[in-house]
Amino acid sequence: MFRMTKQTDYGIVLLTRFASAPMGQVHTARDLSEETLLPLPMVSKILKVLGRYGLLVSHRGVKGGYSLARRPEQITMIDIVGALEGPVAITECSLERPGACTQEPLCPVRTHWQRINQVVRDALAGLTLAEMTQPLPASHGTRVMLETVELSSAAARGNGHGHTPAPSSELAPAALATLPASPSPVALLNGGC
Amino acid sequence: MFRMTKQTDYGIVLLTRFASAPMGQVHTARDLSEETLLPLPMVSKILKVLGRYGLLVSHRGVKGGYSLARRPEQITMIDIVGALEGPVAITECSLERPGACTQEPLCPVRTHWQRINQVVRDALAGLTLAEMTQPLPASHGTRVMLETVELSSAAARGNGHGHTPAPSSELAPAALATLPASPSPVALLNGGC
DNA sequence: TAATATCGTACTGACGCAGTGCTGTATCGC
DNA sequence: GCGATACAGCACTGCGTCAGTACGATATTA
Ligand code: FES
Ligand code: FES
Repeated sequence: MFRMTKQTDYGIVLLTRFASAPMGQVHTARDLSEETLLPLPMVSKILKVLGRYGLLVSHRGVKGGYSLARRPEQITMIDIVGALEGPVAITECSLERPGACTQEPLCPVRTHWQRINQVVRDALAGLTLAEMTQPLPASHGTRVMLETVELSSAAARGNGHGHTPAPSSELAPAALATLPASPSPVALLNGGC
Repeated sequence: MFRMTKQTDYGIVLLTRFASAPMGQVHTARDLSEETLLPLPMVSKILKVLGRYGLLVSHRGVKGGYSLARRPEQITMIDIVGALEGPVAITECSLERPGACTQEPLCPVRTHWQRINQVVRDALAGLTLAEMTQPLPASHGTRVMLETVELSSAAARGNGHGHTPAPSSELAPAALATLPASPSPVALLNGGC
């Protein structure tokens, strides 16, 4: 559950490249593809979407490319995820489009889901692209703190969770910035954090 | 993003039926199917999984069925979601199976994802099945509070978000407990909260 | 023994995602 | 102006996962 798509994964990798470079620098899809070892069509496709949503600005023609529309400190994860995967919502009629569901006044669990949704959204909104480029955040700047209050069930849980042992294929992607010429075909974080 | 599967949705609906009934009551898959208007094979399948993961206990043979293994206050959303969808993790190598990814010491963004993951997990762990059955939680018992601290980006966001307008099909499911004989084929919360 | 109801697994169709390809258009350098 | 570059937009194709179905086996009760 809650697994993000590869597009989003790739998008974050690409945006971290932008954030690491000087502000305003123009990157072409081809260059980014070579740096990240991601297939060029996918890079182009993702940059297109990010441009459409205002996270990147496109420069057409020769010497064109993409550059960050805002400073990395002003781009949050919810912007990126929202652009590449649509509005962040666990269920259909939780936030967004209020009134789309006719059961809103009656529905007994809607408020609970909204709360969960809000927690997720706040967590994503509290993490900026600038922070993603720094390996160790420690605890400066944004802090996402969750207060889980006293609850008996929190301790009384011991199920084995012996789930499917995971295919273990496509593990070990190349490092992001340390091995630009790695033999591994892709350098990303999914199947990989 | 973050949309849960229908199995989980159905599972929550079914479990709320258990939670609403007296503790220890035995429900058959057939009865639950008729009450919730969900297809019997799916109900059977889901109950089976929930039984395997220790949330329900099964009673075989004539007069058999399923009953809650623990009190509703001791079953959290993360138990349900974890049983029906596997471990809650946004990405592959975030939590669970440490060491599976060889890039852990180098990966610059792993800690951030772990933080997001933890927020989601805590949010789900802080919501019990007993609370899901009560329409208005107000703020007693568990409280999931998120501190989003000062952050410039939180305000500087105004992209249109004019996403795909949603197919708007399969809206408006029947109410959960109020209309047991609704003409609508299913009574659930997905496509619905 | 017969009836009931779960258990386990395997199968099939549908949908969304990952990835590819092509045509069009705007900009720069000559 | 002309060609090269690089983005814009759309349409298409595999493939994996999910939703739903089916069937035989097993355990319990009457
Ligand atoms: S921990 Fe696996 S790639 Fe970051
Ligand atoms: S608000 Fe849509 S079913 Fe609950």
